[in-house]
Amino acid sequence: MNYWLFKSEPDEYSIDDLAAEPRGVGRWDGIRNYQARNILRDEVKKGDMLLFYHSSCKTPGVAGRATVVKAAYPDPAQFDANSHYYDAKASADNPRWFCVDVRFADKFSQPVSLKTIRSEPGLQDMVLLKQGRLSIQPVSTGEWKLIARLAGCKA
DNA sequence: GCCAACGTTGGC
DNA sequence: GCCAACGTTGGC
Repeated sequence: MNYWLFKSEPDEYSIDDLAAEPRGVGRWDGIRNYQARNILRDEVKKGDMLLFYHSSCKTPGVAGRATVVKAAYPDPAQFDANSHYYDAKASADNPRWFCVDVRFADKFSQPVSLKTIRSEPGLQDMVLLKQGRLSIQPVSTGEWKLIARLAGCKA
């Protein structure tokens, strides 16, 4: 079981939007970056857990957690000519982009801001601080536990 | 809105 | 395969 950090702009899709989905299950789609795509397609597995990160907003940071309930499958939006995520070079035989399904786990009563992460000695190696633009990234067990503690979670 | 970082595109 | 131009991300 592995840990990840997934980024989303809360104006587009927030932790509250995920929590409001039927059974708390939503599709994580719209990934259009090859490095993020490769991680999503090849490494993210059912049962893995993720930090739900809010980016490009007033207080960027980790807002909550979710569980991967379905491993990678072709992102339907790439085939939809009306979608913002349409890709004319993708085909059903040769899909280019992938998505996963995730289930809401919890929303932090105390979100862990990027500012807090920057100031925390145990989090200096987070990919978030080293490669700021990567939207799907690995998180170590130590980082996961520390974030949970900073968020006021017991476990 | 600005700008740094960095990914992508396309000419050669 | 190089690299300039351009586009996007995302913090501030």
